[in-house]
Amino acid sequence: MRASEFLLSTLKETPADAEVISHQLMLRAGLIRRIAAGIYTWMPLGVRVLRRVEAIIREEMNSAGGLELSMPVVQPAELWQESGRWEQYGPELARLQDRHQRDFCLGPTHEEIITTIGRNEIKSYKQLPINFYQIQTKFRDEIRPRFGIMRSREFIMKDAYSFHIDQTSLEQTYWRMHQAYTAIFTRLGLDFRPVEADTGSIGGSHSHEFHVLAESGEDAIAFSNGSDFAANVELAAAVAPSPNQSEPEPEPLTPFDTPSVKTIDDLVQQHDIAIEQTVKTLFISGEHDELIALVLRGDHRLNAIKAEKLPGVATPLKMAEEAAVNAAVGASFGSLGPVGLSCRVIVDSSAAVIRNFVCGANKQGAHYRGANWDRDVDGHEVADLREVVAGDPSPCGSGTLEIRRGIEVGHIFQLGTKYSEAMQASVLDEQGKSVPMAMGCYGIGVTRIVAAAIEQNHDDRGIIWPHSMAPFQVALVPLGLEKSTDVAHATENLYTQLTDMGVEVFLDDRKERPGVKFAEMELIGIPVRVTLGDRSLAEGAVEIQGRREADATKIPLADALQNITQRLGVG
RNA sequence: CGGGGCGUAGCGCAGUCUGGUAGCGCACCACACUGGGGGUGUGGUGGUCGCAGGUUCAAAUCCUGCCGUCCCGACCA
Repeated sequence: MRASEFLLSTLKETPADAEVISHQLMLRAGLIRRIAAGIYTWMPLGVRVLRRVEAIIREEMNSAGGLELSMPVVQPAELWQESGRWEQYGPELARLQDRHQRDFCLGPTHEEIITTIGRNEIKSYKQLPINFYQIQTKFRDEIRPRFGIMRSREFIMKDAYSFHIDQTSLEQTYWRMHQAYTAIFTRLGLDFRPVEADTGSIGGSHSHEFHVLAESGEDAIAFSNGSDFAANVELAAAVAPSPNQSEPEPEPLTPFDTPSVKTIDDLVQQHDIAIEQTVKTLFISGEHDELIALVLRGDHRLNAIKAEKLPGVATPLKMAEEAAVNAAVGASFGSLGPVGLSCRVIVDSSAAVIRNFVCGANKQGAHYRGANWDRDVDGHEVADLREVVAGDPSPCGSGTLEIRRGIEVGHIFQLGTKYSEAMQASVLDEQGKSVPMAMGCYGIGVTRIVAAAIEQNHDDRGIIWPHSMAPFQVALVPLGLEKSTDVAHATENLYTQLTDMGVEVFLDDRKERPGVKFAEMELIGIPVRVTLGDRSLAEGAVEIQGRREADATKIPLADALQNITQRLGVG
């Protein structure tokens, strides 16, 4: 590709409304342009990147036995009513009507369609297992699209759905997909981790998310430094410290005045108490809008997902109003504690092993010292409520946890028979009996991968593409092209040779100053740059510089082709 | 949805308080100089100042309504 026949839409200045680095660089490099909130045009340069990502996904899906198909974006309401999701899905599902006032939606995902295909086309266990996939546009009317393409409303997803005669077969395909995903993200050159994830209301024995590690990630992931264990912090089990040290004698329960204590920090600082000896008490709503007290150690955070899963707790989690707490307990935020409560009390397992703890006295401006479970608090329950923190022992039993942030680019899970039962997708088994098929589903955020790759690979000059997703592999930068026949010849020769080998070359034949060309090639992140100028050609050399390298290396013109292909790992 | 910010040329912004000919930088076009890291100069192109209504001799500016867009948003007792 020649620059003179291409459109580079680079910006010198960063658009004001882009916050994260990938969004800024995607706009500056001219990969995308915003059309509406969470809706973008992919410009020619961006599409080249997308297509390369898609090609890798397609290759790995095909070799893992996937069958590519293409399902409609616009989907009839009837199918969604059948699965029950027309009502369940909520406002994220974009709905529309056709000219006959028939209801449709824009597909946010395709379980309904694929299940329809499955039930119509698959009749016998002999046709199973089978795994379909597509790479296609999805629409989700997000409450708040943000970070450019990272959380957009319209996006491209690779979604796959498998059908099975039983759970065993489902698990086989599930792990095959796990392997395929590992192969895909490895080939894309991303630093990623598969992590155990919430199986949600669907159930199933496994679910894994694939996260690209990046500070700007929206998810927190807990890793063990002593094993392969990795889990979304939403899910990671917190291990309570074992109380096997010399147990202190129980002290008497002693109230003391804390008129200016509003927070745990105040308490710790003003009264010289170790934060590990304090507990905090949060009130949430139960299913019948009654108060439930949750007790955590002062330095721990509530994990809302864990709390929500407790029987009897309102979903989604709802914190109690201050007024309601005050009315029921007789004290307000800042002086609350578990002693003497009449409501249900659930204590985090790490808080439940503290002896002689300090807590609010349920009397305004007062706390207790020397509080002890069982003696002072009756009939409390113990559960895992808190978010894990760095340094916690790993729940797998080996090593301690480290917390990193990640961008979720893939998610695989086992659907079981949820959709096949709701939509009567059954086959005859070996006994001639009709059974609902087990299903799995496997997603990859194709557009999000592009943003994630930039988050992970950039410097102050711009994007640094992994070789496998670069829009062009080599930039040829001739200097003084129109004045020097030497430069012109060397450039054309190299361009032809590389192109003939199937290398994607960007020939910057514009009449721009060298600095402009260098800056733009770096901004758009082409992995290998070859500079051809009279200065080096006089010595029979060209200059080759990898995008991550600080300086160019002079290479004899005769060796240039080999040097380039070596760098690219092709030829 | 709640809170806050912002809408003036493709991008970044000033002008709005205090009404009086719509500006600056980048980009773009032409020419000249320059020619190995976003160069310099001269001259240009491009705007119904988000939309609608109102006040006024006069509105980017004041008033009302609407729209768009960006950021934040349980608790951390």
